[in-house]
Amino acid sequence: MLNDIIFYVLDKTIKRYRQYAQGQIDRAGISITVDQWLVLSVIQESPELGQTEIAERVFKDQASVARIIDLLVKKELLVQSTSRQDRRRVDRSITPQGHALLQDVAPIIARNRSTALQGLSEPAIEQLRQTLETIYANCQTTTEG
Amino acid sequence: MLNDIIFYVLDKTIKRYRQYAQGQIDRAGISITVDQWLVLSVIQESPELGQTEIAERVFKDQASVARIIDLLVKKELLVQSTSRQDRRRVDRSITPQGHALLQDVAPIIARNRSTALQGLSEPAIEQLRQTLETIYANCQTTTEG
DNA sequence: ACCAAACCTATGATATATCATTTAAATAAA
DNA sequence: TTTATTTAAATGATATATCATAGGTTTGGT
Repeated sequence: MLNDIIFYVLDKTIKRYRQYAQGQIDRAGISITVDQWLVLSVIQESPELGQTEIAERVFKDQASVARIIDLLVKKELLVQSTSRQDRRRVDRSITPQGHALLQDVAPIIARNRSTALQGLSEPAIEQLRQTLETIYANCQTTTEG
Repeated sequence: MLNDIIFYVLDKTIKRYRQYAQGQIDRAGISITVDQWLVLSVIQESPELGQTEIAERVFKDQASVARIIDLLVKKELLVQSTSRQDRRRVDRSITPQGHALLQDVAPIIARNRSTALQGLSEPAIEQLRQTLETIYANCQTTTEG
């Protein structure tokens, strides 16, 4: 059975958590995806980062981040302008609406996380983290061909 | 830091494993995605399942499964025909190429899994499974509005 | 037989993932 | 300075995720 394969359990768990988290945001009547929120909050914390650096932080692709940022701009949560110092780069700043949204979403995310971890002790979570990090390290993708 | 949040560790781990697994298939010169392979192998095991049932097994959406099946048909790994008994349904059968591909991919997948789990004891994996199942259960999405 | 409900697949719309490439700009090298 | 390399962002192509819905088909109720 697929459930015997730990990677399917991993897969189904993360999918379920995402659905749950998105559902809680939707239910609050806030129009943003978890991925958009994540990118927006990274920009809030570190507005100086470029797309590639944002992508690294959130484990996404540069192209994905570019498109998510597009949507954030369209939603007027973020404004962009070409950097004066380096015209390849883009200066970003979060709009008042963007800040307001981040504030509205923050408690929902916090609640989601604690709900998802109910019944798990600190050591259990630490154990989870370490096991995942081991798997992560095992799947090192070699740089050479 | 994002790494302090267990859900990001979860996310990055599953993404890394997927990349690794896909890379190993690509490197073997086999032209199929992990998702396509997964759907194909479920059909091999249980050819009588409908799209919705396949979707449940692989934690995907019915629509996603429909499109993956489309691609499998285009790749001539699978053939479909309307069922005589119930004309809403579709009979599926894996082509010889499909069977051959499944055979080629099987050892790669097996190798990927054991590589990813290197250094983890059976109890550690069992612990991982149980922790994930707890999170999964905690994120029960209520059926009512 | 008739209508309503349930069912299965297909598809449109949008968001995200990934790879590869393009464009423009900055920087290093010659 | 001119050229080559590197870097940042944008974009095309394809695959997958998700929601909603459309089109047929079967089934259940009357």
